[in-house]
Amino acid sequence: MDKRAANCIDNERSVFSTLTAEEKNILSENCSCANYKKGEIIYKEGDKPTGLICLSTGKVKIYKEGVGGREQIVRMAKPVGFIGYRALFAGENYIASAQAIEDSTVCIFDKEILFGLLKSNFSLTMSIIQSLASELGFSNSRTVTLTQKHIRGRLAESLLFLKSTYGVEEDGETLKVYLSREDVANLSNMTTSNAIRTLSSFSQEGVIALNGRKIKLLDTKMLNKISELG
Amino acid sequence: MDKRAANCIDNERSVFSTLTAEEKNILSENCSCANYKKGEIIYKEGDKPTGLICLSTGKVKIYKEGVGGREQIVRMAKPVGFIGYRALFAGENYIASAQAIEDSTVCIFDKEILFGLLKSNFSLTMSIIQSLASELGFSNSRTVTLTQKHIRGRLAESLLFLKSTYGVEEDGETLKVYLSREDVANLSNMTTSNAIRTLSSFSQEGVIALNGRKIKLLDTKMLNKISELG
DNA sequence: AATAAATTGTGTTTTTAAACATTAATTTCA
DNA sequence: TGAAATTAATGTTTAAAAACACAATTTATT
Repeated sequence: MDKRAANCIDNERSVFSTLTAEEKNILSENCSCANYKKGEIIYKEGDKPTGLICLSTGKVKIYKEGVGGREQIVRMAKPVGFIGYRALFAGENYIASAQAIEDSTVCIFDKEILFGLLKSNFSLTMSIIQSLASELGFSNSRTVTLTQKHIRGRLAESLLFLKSTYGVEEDGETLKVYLSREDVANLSNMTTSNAIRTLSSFSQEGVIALNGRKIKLLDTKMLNKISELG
Repeated sequence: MDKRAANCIDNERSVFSTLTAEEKNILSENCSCANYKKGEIIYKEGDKPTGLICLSTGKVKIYKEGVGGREQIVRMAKPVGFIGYRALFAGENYIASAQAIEDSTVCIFDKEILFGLLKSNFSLTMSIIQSLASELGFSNSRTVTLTQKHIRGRLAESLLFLKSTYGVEEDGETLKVYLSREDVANLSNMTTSNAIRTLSSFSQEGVIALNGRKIKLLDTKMLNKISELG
């Protein structure tokens, strides 16, 4: 079996990992895999979903284009996890775009095969429901913080979000994801200038340390405080 | 059968309407109904869901409290439709509160009975998935517009949203929902003063007409233009 | 009906963050 | 390697919306 597909199916983080060998076989025989270089687009707003995309390795940002082309990152995907599954299950075209922020591999599972599997596997279906429901909660919370918190609060929250999503290096401090200042800004609903400015304020205050795109979270308690204060 | 329950189950807008008579019976025998006066709270952020709440009659706003108690309306519910189902299916406590904005009646279906029904009814389960996925798309889009559009754009969008949700009176223009200026503001991510001010600008421009809490959308084309422009 | 309470309306001030402008530092790649 | 392109950094100006203050009106309550 393709290594990338095997990872999407068997990895402990995959909802497919508890399937029977037979079910896994059906999936692996009805999927196609692809590689994306850093910066490449996986799908664009308006495209029609062709199947269920699973991120096998790498990191992907999901973003929407808003007023005047300004982008807002609505989700950061990590392996193993689905991307673009919302549109597939809503029966809609994509309302956001997906771009690899580092070299990534994905597998696309056939839609009909998947739905057939769901029909006979209740717990798999419930785990889809659970994911959608959790993500909806996250999105609602995000709406409120992005609209109500001030710049410092929004940035602090984003940094903590990145930590909880991608984790940290062995030193326990360095974020395991390297974003451009522009991406940090697009995640936090601010201009690039303001992201740069506020990051360097945090750095001067000793809450974080900056080294190019490497960000160390030195004082997560303080970041939490800044985030909660708004 | 209780009139309120019957409506939740049989109404053509209900996902339960296509169930078998037997399934409908099981549901109706395992539900309890309640009435809420305008202004009463149905559940609060942090509460634990006890079952699936269905709005039988009336109108309900779902909102989150943000920085400094400032509230953001994340959804407006209409009959027949579920409220609080996100938390139930995510297996979480409520992350938002629900308040009747006019006299309302609801039915609460037993959680275990419901899950049992889902297990044996794939199309019902898929309609839940579809709802969650659609609402997630709506929420993501909302995040972008609330953060990126300017006040006029946000208000115009909210007015159009209210029209698409609750419709209009026989005159084809008057919104079929009466919100306080504060609620309009909390829906549109702005202060009450700004909601009042911007509504009266729209009124002066002839795009809408105001009569107390009654709002007539006189020029929806223009509202669309204002909304799209940001 | 009288009073209190809540909501609506409007002007003014202040704050925040966007927009703009420019320079410096990195990357990219021809 | 060196020029071009991209990204990062920082100061200044401008615009948007919040905060504040207060008056007017409407709604609820006794």
